[in-house]
Amino acid sequence: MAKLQPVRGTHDLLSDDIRRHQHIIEQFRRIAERYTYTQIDTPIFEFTEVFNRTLGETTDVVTKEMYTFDDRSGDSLTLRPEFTAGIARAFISNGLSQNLPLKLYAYGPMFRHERPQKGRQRQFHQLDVEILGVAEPQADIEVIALGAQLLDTLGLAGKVTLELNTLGDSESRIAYRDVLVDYFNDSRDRLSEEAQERLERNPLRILDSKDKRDREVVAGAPAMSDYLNEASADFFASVRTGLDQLGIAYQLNEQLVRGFDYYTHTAFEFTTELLGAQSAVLAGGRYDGLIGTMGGPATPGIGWGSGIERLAMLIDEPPAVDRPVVIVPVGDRAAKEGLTLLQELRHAGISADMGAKGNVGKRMKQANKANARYVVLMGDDELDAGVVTLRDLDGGEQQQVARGDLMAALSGGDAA
RNA sequence: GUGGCUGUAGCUCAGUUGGUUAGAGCGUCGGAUUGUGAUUCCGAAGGUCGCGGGUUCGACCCCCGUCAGCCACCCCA
Repeated sequence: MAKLQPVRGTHDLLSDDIRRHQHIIEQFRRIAERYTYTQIDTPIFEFTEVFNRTLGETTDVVTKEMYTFDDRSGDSLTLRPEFTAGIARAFISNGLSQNLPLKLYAYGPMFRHERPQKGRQRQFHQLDVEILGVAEPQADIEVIALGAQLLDTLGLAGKVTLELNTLGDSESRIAYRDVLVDYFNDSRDRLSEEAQERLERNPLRILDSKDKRDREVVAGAPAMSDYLNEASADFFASVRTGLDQLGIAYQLNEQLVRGFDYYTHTAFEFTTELLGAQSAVLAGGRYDGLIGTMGGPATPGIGWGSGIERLAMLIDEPPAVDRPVVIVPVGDRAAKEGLTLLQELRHAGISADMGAKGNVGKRMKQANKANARYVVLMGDDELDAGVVTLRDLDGGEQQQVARGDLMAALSGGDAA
């Protein structure tokens, strides 16, 4: 390590980047609150058990991507690679089953030890939404509608496509799985090595393989939709009807499979073509069995996660920030008075600053660099006359304003 | 974990077949201008050429290793 550099796959968030992130989080919070979700925050690390039991022992995230370490007490801990397992754990730990249904939102950093690439880092940030305790398709519809509105608000409506599928309930899934395994076994030698391995552990994942050989075999595979039992088929039909009713467009994708084992029924992904190989921008699904398998009371759940970095890359321009008023004092008397004025402006809700040193020329330069809209110039002349000089940096014109009228001039219409 | 491409100033990049003291633009700082910015002019600072080793009289340049970035595979948000 020659220079002091950040850990691989981590990133400092500076100026434009952090503003994009904050903007996304603000919009997310606003919309989630409007849908009457309440915020939850869980620790960024959990006992390793929480993740490797729930995500599926054989998923790649668990087997090779988790930041797992023993702490000083000898407990095996893991930096969270996703939100849902931690929230489910919190649900059980806090006995939240007394308060169903629960509608929760959260955001924060996630950690996965992957090879960095476009739209993928080792520490990244996610938005997350969960509904616990609603078995009806209305929850699926709502959660997707929330995601759609968020993407729309961020200006991404034309850049993403909603893909939708159902994995059915566990009965349907097992039935389908058996048929699928039989089918793949018949064509085993035509599958890629990875797919052949997956056949043992997680055959559904073969459906979304990108390997050309696999794709050919998958093209002739039996379809999930033919193996749904009546309840699962009805459930999915209700979800679709609801989305249609709300005018939310989607594409059915029978090859859409979720990465973690806990998913059932509805699976969805908002995808984009603009981020290279990382197409999923907001993705989730239903996980009715999760909390039960973790040892909690059987509780249905559905939710999604969305990568803030990926959203940030799709946003055109970071939102504008308030342009400050900059005070430029001339002389010690004015500098002292400027301190008071600065406080008045800030207390009045106006973004304001005053440099600590430099002559007028330098201070003007700094004001310009700070993207100030107005400069308040004050020296002995102004102090004696009880006025300030207000200069508009865009137009270049300036005027004398009575000190008592300054606040009104800046916050009111005539100056701004 | 695998593969491809790339590492030269704060940023974007030049740098001849291996040959003195590594350059430019932007940015930064200072001055022209101690009460007026963004335009203009003058000047300055800023580099272990990612790091380590090797070849050579001599390496930014060639070779090996390593670290990092980007992209793809895998996987996923």
